[in-house]
Amino acid sequence: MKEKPSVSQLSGVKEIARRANVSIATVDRVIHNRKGVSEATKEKINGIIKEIGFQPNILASRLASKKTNRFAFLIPNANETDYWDASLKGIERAHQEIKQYGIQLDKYLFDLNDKATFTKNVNEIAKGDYDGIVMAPSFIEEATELAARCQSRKIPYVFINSDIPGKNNIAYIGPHLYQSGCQAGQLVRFGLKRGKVLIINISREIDSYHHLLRKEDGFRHYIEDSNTAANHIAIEKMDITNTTDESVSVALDTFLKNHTDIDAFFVTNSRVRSVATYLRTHASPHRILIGYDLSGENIKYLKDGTIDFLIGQKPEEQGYAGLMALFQHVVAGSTVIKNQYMPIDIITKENFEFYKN
Amino acid sequence: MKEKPSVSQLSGVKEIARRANVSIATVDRVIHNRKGVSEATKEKINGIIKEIGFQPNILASRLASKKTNRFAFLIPNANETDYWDASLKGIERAHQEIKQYGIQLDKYLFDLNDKATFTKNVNEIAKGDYDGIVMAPSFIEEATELAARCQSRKIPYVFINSDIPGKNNIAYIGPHLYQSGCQAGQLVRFGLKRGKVLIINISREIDSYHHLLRKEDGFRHYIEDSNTAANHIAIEKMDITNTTDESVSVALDTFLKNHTDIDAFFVTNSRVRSVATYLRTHASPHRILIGYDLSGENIKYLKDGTIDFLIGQKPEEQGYAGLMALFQHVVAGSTVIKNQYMPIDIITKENFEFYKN
DNA sequence: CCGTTTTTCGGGTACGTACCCGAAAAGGGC
DNA sequence: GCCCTTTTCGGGTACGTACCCGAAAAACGG
Repeated sequence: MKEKPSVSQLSGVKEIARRANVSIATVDRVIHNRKGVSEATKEKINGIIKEIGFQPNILASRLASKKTNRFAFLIPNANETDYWDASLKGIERAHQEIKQYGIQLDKYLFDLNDKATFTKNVNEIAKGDYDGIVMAPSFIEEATELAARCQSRKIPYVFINSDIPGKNNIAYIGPHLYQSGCQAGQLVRFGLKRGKVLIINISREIDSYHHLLRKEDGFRHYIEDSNTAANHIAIEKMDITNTTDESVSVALDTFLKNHTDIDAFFVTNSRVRSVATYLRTHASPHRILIGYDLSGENIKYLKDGTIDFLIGQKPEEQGYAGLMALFQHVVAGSTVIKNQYMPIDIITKENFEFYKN
Repeated sequence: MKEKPSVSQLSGVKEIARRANVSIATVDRVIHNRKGVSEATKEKINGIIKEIGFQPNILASRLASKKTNRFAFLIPNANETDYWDASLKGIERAHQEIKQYGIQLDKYLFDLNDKATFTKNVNEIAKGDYDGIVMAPSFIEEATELAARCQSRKIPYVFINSDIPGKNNIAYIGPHLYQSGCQAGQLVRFGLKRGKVLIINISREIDSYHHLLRKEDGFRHYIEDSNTAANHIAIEKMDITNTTDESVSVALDTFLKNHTDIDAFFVTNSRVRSVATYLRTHASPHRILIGYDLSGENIKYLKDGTIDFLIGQKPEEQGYAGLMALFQHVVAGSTVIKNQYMPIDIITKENFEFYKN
């Protein structure tokens, strides 16, 4: 460690003021384009700023301004899967890093099985006078309304985990659903030359725009496109709207009695564990099973070989990146990438322990 | 945005000074355990610090101290593959984030095919009086020597990409080589029920401790452990120490004439492109090909189906994490996790475009 | 007890930026 | 020209921490 050389004077408002023959205060006015500066001096100062490539010292800036920003987070609670728990951890990690800059953070959690809790939180947030919002728009209509409110109040907002196209969100951070389905298709194709695969959607509400269906699309198209006369894979599908283990078990049992020739299963979300539970207890020859997310249960079945592949969607990273995108936009004022697709991670028994959500 | 409430006085040196009935300067002495404070007041102040959970404001701290830290980076140049180019990008991204804190960074690049360039850089670095070093210890002996020098001068250092066990590095950031080989084994096993697989090491120097061999070990053990009478995979291997495309081609050609029954190839590093080039031009029925790293060429062959899987090692992330580990240790003074294994990423035609190095 | 050294401490200024307040300059109406 | 409003600007202080310098207090030696 050594003393910082006086090089620091080469940038900074002081230097700009010196070169422009004005005071620091005037330079400051130009930087924050506040009024009270003549056109002439403004131009001169802006010229110098560009010339020396002035970048304000965020440390000093934040320190002096004493500004506080309040952000809100709206995501599902971690009731049934630990997917959203990971997301929360990412949020908290990000908050830890930026709270020095005067960032306050309020978290609002809703129940995925209860729209009303979402609406209630939306109203709470509307009262809160926030400088930015990160949300998982699980309920499309309700989320759209919140987005509209933000829009009219000029509050920036970020979507994570699933997207609503055509909105004015400053960023979407989450998986590319269609491509993610393709990936699952490739894995099935690699392990199964010909045969039959069953797509399973397990979710309380499966309306026509549900994001699970976008994964199904990707999967379906991949398999169909890669089918040849010699190597042909047929596709079956089923939707299960009752999400308990038992009803999944019953539904599967019924289905498999009529379709004894299923070689592979693709479950479009983290509920793959329910399918694994069934397959494990109904010991049959091993069939390929692919699903989503690294919950504790899923990992258990990955370990014992019931599940072959899990596709990871980086919930922790999503939470982190969501808050950071807001921070970049609001505090640093820099432009953020609008669509930040998470990597489509392929997780197996062999690599899961090195996986970072 | 609103004014920060005066809550800020509840923490901070000023508050501590008030509670302890001493001056700010005295509190400061205790915090930096400088001498000149009586045992009694020191204890009192330390008590208050713990009580209110004082955390210094890094912004103000760095701003006031004008401390500069100089770090050095020692990694291979990006001559033949863009693997190390990605690493460099990660380093620069990290530097961008922390240079506000007064971090200077010097980069030293060596030639993987020329030990002398490594040694030369080591000597340069030794002269440089750095506060921390991040290095890729590609040449074990020479790196060990540098580590020893750092040790005696109490300069913290971090290994990235490959490890030398038993050293006093503050962190290792890179792949778990053995497990990474296992992963490749799992993929081969998934796509190939029985047959023969060829392991290929391509590197100028392959001494007995070379990290490529640790991948080979993992691969070998996975295949052997999962072999059954019904589903048996045999293993062949070859080392190629002349790394040009032509010599790889020649070596392969010779080998495959004597072994016509190879169903799959596992190349232990990014040179997989050389093998892909050969396989593509010598059109035979598709054989499974697995290798490492997302260089432009490798991606090309992934796209056209010559390569089935690439295993990613996150070079960009390694660079980023390497510098950050040093920063955490030196500036923030926090403890860093010693072994930070990178995820073992499985990359295919379907997910490569969302992959982040 | 006094002079001297050593220990212990507080005042004050600095870091780079933000922003208040009041002064100087410029413009405008008579 | 004078007075008044508006525009344009500079001085100065603050943010929370670091650290210099000198003063007060304690310890010591005789």
